[in-house]
Amino acid sequence: MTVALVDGNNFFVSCERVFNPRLENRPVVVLSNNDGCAIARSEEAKALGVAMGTPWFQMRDLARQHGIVALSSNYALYGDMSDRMMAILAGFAPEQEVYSIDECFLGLDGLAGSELADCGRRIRACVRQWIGIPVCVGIAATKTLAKLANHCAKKCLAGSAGVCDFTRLPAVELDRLLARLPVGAVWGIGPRLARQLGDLGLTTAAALRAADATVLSRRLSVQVGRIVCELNGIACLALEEVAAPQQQIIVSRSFGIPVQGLPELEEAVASYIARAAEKLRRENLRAGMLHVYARSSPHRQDATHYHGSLMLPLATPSADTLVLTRMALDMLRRIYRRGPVYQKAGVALLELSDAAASQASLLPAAPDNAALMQALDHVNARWGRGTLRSAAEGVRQPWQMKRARLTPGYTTAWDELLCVS
DNA sequence: CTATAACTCTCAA
DNA sequence: CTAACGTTGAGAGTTATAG
Repeated sequence: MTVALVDGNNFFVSCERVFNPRLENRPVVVLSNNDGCAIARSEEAKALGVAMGTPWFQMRDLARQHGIVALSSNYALYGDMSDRMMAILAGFAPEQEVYSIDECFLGLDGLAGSELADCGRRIRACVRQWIGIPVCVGIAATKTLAKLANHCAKKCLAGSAGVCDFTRLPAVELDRLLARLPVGAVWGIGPRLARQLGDLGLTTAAALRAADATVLSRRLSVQVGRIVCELNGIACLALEEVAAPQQQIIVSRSFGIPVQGLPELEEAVASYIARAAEKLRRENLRAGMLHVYARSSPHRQDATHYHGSLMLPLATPSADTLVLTRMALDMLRRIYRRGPVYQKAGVALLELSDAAASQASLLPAAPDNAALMQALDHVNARWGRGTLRSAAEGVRQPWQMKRARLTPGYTTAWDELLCVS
């Protein structure tokens, strides 16, 4: 197997820069939902010491001092730019696995020798020219090694100019390179495993590669054993061209203001259900289980912290927003307590089944309002999400998340384009 | 005892 | 003036429970 990992550089920031060139060469961060913390940073922002996940209020002084531009996340924009990028990348290989919003694996089995790095350079140039997004390319014999190669390309290690090909690297060179990478830089090694491996004296990627896969399988987990094999060029992870069927649909948000009352929570939960059910119908699925929760902020560690949660099966699987809403609101009323300051609520749809291949019920058929749901989805697709909604979702929605620094929907909304100066 | 369900922990982007 | 810290999804491993 020969595989490339293509990954957008500081993807969200790069998307913003495409439409606002004044952001070039400046420190820029994109904030998480609710303008909470930094989830993407330009190189300039990283150089100022802004760590991934830094809460916005904690870096405000630094931002003032250095003119850091902070933007609310604009997922409509990033999703659309991602679609364009993935379509371009699909043209470079017969097989593509879209792994996340900003990266994909490409199967390059037909190519060999210098063709691989050449292909990587063409990919980079093409994506940059066609949609303005800078990407880095890592090429290797397994997905885990390709991730590491990409990491090296991003860090400009081994003389890579945005493209790093491990397949032509002599074994000694590769070892020297991996010896400089901490074990936590390996795909699948998180903070906990890094600590456990460190206890065993394995602190670098090179050390992990040289370790005994069988022993680590037993001592730690089968995952680690697989990673060791992958680091040695033995592919354990296949390229997954078709995504496995979804197992759960989650919609959750932090509130823009502190919430104490049941009415606000009800509006929020009804809105999240509407969104989740919309996703459910788009995938032609139905939910057999419903999970609802509401909680206060875990960051304030006083005794008043509360997390209410309830998970219940549906009598019959459903994709009906109204059925799911009624049930979710019933569940919410059961977990609601007066007193706590709620900071977040969420819903999850579980036990998803194919709506087409449904199990017949012995019980009387539940109403599923299929025609109504279809009309609802049509109206909202044409006129925008939330145009047609249940009264339970509320009108003013004061609890909505903060997005004070949101940029226009440059690629998805004509009327917002008119605002661009 | 085994098989499965339920739950927790970890990881990723 | 003060307080303010994301979301979604998957998989593995452990514990509880049923038969």
